[in-house]
Amino acid sequence: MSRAHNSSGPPRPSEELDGRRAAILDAVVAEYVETAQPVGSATVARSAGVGVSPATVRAEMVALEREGYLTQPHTSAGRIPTDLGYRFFVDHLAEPGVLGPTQRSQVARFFNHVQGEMEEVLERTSALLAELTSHAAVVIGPSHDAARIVSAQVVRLASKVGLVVAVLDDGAVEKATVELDDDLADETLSVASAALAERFVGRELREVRAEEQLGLDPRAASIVTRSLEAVASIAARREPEHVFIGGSSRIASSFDAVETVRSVLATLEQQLVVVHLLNDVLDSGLSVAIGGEHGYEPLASCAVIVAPIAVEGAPRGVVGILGPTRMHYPEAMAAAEVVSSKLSRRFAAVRHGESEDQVEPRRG
Amino acid sequence: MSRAHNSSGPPRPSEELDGRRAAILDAVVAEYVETAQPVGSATVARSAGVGVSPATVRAEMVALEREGYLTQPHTSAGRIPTDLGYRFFVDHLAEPGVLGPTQRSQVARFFNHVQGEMEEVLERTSALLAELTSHAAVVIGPSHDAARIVSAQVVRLASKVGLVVAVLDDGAVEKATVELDDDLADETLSVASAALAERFVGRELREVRAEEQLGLDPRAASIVTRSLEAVASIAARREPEHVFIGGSSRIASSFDAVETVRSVLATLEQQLVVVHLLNDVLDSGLSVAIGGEHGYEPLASCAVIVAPIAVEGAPRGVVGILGPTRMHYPEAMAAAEVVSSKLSRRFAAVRHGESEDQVEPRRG
DNA sequence: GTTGGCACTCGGTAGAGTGGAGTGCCAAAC
DNA sequence: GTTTGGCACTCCACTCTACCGAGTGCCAAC
Repeated sequence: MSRAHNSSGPPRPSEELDGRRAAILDAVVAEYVETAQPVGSATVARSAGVGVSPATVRAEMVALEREGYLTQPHTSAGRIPTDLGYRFFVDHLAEPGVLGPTQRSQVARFFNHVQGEMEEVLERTSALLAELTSHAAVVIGPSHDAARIVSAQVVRLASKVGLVVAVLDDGAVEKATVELDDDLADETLSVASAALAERFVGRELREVRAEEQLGLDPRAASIVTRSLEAVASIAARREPEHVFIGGSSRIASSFDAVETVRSVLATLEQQLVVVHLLNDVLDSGLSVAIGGEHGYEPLASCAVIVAPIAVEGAPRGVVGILGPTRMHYPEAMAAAEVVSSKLSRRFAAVRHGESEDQVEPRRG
Repeated sequence: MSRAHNSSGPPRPSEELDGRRAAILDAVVAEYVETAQPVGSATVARSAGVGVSPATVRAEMVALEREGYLTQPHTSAGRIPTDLGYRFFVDHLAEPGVLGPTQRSQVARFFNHVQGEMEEVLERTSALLAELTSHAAVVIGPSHDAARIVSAQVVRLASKVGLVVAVLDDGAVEKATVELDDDLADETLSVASAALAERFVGRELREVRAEEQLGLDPRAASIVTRSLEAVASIAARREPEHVFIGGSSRIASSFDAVETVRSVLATLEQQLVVVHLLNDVLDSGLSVAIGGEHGYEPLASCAVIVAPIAVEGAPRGVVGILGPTRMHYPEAMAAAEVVSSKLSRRFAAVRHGESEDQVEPRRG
């Protein structure tokens, strides 16, 4: 905070930008995020960390603009950061960013009290994250195709309709309807159900394949085959990983242009796209994708923050925050980080067989 | 369309308004819905069904305004309908409103091809309805508490975590985690599972109560009791009926004020509120609630159209459309009607045991 | 009761003027 | 040679004014 003079060595790490320019860029970003107004040289000169006069700031700003970090809406206006400017800002954050005390206790309270099925936890977590950051939040749960089946059965719903139900060891239940023969006896169905259980249990969902059923009553075999087909097609369908989007109404407050709001919301409605987006960003090794970086046109004025949920190194989902490029990056990144690690820990605990109630021993 | 003169008897039914005033009101509504601009007397006079001069129209408009059907944004502007004006309009629709041929074939195609679990069908139906009407659409599936349980079991997910799974005869699966004792034997769990099945199957979900378990290994009994508790609490929780909201991004295009967009979207995020809203409107016996009629403040500038899904007279859910009061009521009502009846028929067919594939025999 | 005529109202738009924030540049200062 | 205060310049945002035109309310004529 208190730096003595200006002619001394650059106080923060930098590759492309010397310390003073970085400080100026930081000041512009910080101010613009706060006010949404183009930032002038006087304001920057006044801000902590920049110990030079407006005139000097102006000279540096010209350079920063030439290098693509800043842009001017028009001559004789202040500067606003470009996507590249935000990128430099997040890449050179001095401190990692922390949540305020209120938010921290909000998170703690949430994870101490939340209970119920995983889906419900994830759903409510997305609302929490949205609340914490005032942006839209996405939580994607673990995909099921590596989960093992712990129970399988086929039951009758109506005379010609059956339901295959497979319980996975991550607590999810997959189901699929199958057509039953007209006059199928209950006993045959039981036989089929037992055969199904025998073939399914212990396997991973994605291993399930339709295959010829030997040594079975042909009618039961037919049911089993059909059930295998049905479940295999469920597993093959890429879509319904658990995707929960919270706080999408906040998009409306984030952008001036109605058309932007509409197109961002429309994109959020396509869960498949959202899943791809987050995974793409994650795969690219980033935790933040700013503006055009993620390559999704309709979200060009958005920034996406992601944080993986992982148990023992294996990815088990992802949390994301979607807001305008003009956002409070450190806080948002901290929020994503905290929430994803809390979720990771909870998943790990469940996996190790602890009851959910005792996952988070109450503590400060 | 072609009505000869004006001095002859009023051509449409009316209680509060004579035929000419009704015609003028209709014209204002129709025009305003189309253009979103205040409608002047000249425009009304030009429109079919109103065979009088602008001056006469003006006189009538003064009356209509005095009676609360129209309002003027300011002197020397045209008129726009009030909520009461829209109300009269929908209450006195000459023809029930029909879908265009494109839309009709879109609906037919959809219901011929859609398949899969009920949840998925409902989800995609909400998208269809949104697409048809260009408004946000809600589809609420049947509540489960009258459904009968066709299968119940408890399985182990991890050493201390179990999962109670109950399959309902409407194809839904309810589940709840239960804590297991540390060193519970697999056989005991099987016993508990069997006991659970014995007590559950054939009952309705809402009948499930925790009760003392007699004649059982006490450890198994404890599991059964806990499972009953868990399921009972699932059943008691009012929330997660299946609520699917499609096309909420269209809200953004429907209103000018960002704040309205935000608050409407925020309301839509609260599924519980949406469920109550639709049910309230349904219970009030209306198919349309306009503006303040439904009493939900944040939706005061919205109109809600509902249509029940019913099988053999019993309510099995509801579809809804939510848009600005300035909407194409006849078309939207027709869309809700068509979709809800298609869903009703599909549910009925499933219930009667037909395979879903043959529910809608292909036809024009 | 209906109509054309007419004066009037008022919002929206276009144009001119102005204030001010902010810039770029330059010569003096450190 | 880097920094700085000074200064002329730019251009947006805002206000003020004038004006057009759509639309009204009223009234006398039909």
